[in-house]
Amino acid sequence: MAKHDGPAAPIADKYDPAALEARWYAIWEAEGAFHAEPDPAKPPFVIPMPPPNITGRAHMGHGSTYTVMDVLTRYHRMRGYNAVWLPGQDHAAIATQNVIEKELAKEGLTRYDLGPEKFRERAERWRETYGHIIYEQFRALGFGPDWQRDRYTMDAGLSRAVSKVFIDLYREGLIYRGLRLVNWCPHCQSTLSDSEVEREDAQGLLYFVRYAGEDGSDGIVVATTRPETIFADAAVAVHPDDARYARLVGKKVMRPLSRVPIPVIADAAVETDFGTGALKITPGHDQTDAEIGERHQLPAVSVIGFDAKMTDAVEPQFVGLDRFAARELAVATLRERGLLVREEPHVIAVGTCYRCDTIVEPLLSLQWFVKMKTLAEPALNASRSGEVRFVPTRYTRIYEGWLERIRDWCISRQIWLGHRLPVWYCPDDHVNVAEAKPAACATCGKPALTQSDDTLDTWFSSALWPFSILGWPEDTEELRVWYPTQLLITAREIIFLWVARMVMMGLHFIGRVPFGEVFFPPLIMDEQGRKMSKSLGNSLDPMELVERFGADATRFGIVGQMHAGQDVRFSVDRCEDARKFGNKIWQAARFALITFPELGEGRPIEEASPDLADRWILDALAQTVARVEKAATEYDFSEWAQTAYAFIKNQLCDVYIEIAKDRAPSRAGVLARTLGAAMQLLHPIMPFLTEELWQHLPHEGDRIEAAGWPTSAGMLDPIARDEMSTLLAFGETVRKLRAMPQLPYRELRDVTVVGADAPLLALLRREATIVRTIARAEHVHAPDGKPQASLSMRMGDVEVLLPVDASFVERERALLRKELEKAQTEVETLEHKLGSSGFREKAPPAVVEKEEARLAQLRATLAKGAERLTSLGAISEATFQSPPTKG
RNA sequence: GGGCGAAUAGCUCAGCUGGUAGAGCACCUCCCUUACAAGGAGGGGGUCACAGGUUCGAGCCCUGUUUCGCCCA
Repeated sequence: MAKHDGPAAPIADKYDPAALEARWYAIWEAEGAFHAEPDPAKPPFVIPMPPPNITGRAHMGHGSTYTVMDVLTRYHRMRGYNAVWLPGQDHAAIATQNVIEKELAKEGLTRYDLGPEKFRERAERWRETYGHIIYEQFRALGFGPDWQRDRYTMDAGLSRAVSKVFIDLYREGLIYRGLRLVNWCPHCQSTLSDSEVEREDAQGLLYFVRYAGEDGSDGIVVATTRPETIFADAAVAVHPDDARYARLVGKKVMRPLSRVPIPVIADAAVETDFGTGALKITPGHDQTDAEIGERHQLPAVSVIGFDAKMTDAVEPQFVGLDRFAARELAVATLRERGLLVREEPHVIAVGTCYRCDTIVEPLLSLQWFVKMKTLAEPALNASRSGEVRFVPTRYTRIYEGWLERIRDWCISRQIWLGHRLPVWYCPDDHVNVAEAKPAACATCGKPALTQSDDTLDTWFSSALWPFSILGWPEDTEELRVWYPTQLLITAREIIFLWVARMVMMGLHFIGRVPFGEVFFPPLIMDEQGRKMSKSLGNSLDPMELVERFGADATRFGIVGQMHAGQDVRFSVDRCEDARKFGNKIWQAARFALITFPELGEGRPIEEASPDLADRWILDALAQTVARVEKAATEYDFSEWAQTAYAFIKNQLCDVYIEIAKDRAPSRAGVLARTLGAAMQLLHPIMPFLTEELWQHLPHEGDRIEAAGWPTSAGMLDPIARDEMSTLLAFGETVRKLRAMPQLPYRELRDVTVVGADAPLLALLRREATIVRTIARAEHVHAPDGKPQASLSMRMGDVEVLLPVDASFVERERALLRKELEKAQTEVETLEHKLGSSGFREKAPPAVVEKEEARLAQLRATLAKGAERLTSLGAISEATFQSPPTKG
């Protein structure tokens, strides 16, 4: 008994995606089609959804990555897995904070006017109003995650997971607080982890600055891109083997701008061929310098503040200047004092905030860090042992390489939105780590503790995603049955930011990897092969595609371009083609329903004993099913789409349905089955259209997914395949003959064959109905002689002739000559090949034999062709009384 | 600077362990044939980036070069 009203009846004469897509999505959701419960009796197929930001809008990255998740979830469900796609959203601290701040700015307010509490309330209200827009877009795209299991990184359960992980790691000594050089975003007013800093090349200048000797000598010329940090210079460094500066090492030079003597040191990290080979060392403002500084016990000084302005540790005229203004003033001052030797253009690798694009400033700050080495080791082993696999496999090395060179992770942020650190400071700044506020400081016993204002890096909660959404730290049925999940699909650009961290946390807290396989789908680029980005303005809006072509066509268009392991230059035309293809399928189903009314009665119908065409299409279907299954395992979605497309268009529509037009009304069983199977093969990619048509056609069950996956068992039929391929070749030959311009092809219903053997003649006679359809030939003659005026073409050993008016023969002579020239060239190539002694001696005998056979065949073709040319010449002469061309 | 990927028809791309270069779209010709003109039938089009090498034989294997893209420093 159907739970829903089913499709609109009768079938509309045009394919109209908009209406049917909205209708089916509502039905699926209402009926819980996407919902699953843990079921130890069925093999699970679980995909955790990479949580979109609450501020997010669907882009082509979702269009590709999430479509692939949906396709694979639906596919596995059809194949009998307990398949579930687990959705959720990320609070995206920085992004959300930026959105709210922009909103406030319109009201003339800043976040400081509200304070943290009210700001968070406001963000929560914003989320309630706008946070689910992207989910609505997902629905329009046909995505079917288990909405009943929707989670949010800031909900109570996930927040508990976050603080438990923090507290546990702290107690294990894997989280610590320390004064370190961190990446600081002056706009976001917060730290960033290394992964959140994007490197961009920018055109800048390299300044050559003289550091005079303390003794008044010439000293040394240093090359720098950041003269404004001269105030924080602790030394000048040269390479130990650099003969040019050997005599200066150990001496002192005068720091320009604020004249203070600083030492010249030798360190192997200095590159001798950069600039002058002498570097200024500024441990307070550069990571590499900090490392050198540590080796030489140099002081780290900050001269730039958290607001990116110069602090009061500099000369008075610089105090309070923005860092870039300070650079200009520094250069001008140096020039004035004759200390600027020269400047030259230089490409600088600038670090920018991945969120707001502001240039990041390395600053000394007291922050919280995760000690990564201990966590990275098991994550490395998991990859090496194959417990977690990457597709394409080349990303395994990228993942492992990062873990091998891992650095500690700065997790404290000065963003107001997010999980606050479960850290309580006493008035003496002693640290207390606990879920709830302790009554007194554990160190000094003082009361009146205050919670840290810092929040955790958003990726901290994301790292727990695969198990926190399953209920951890509770011991839930979901966690027991669905962890580890089967597959993670995400963008490869967050392999470090997210994937590696999930593996570490999963192994540490659950003892198992969070997913067995990670698939990085191809990247969608624009038509010129550039990454889609806001700044380039070359992004495509998938919702616009849905509006224009429907969700099914959009999905097919996207997926059809996703070759395994190869990035996509996205072409919108492919979505348009997909819509045409959708119409083609629609019309094919409509034909079946109109021609065979029995099919429209909604129940399975009996199949008559199969004829040749039936056996052939079932054989083709079986091969198609196998190919699609292979493509699915290899994540070759383009192959999947193409295979289904070719089967439906070239075999089902162009041949089988054409033959079916001459069928008795009672012989529609195989047609119904084949159409149904075609819908099933395409359903994961084009869910709406295929559901609608499947409902119209004879079927069992409520929904196409419930019917499972098409079988190919016992359908392979090589005999039918061979016989049909002969008939199709015959049909093609006849069509080619008739395609000659201006031929009155409708009248040419008689075809003659010469040289056909008995089995071929028998086949042509036995399958006269098929021959009539595909060759449009009423009669096939096999006379002893040849008709005079006729066009002819070879089909293997057989010559197929079409008697025509003699005026068409001359044109064929030209075609024939061209064909013979081609054959002649190939004969020469082969003769040369077979004539060379090396080939006969070294090539495998089978290959030699094959080439010999080919040569013999070509020679026969040439001989027969020449003969034919002569006979055509004779006709031509007889008909036109013009001199024959000797062939 | 290091690593990875790509270069094949006008465009987007397939091409498995080496054995006669393929598809879709675009283009040209013919056809409004009652499932579909959002369609059908037929056709033209390639020095497989370049230079060497291995091999009887290279789009495929090896070396180098060029161009483009991505990641890391």
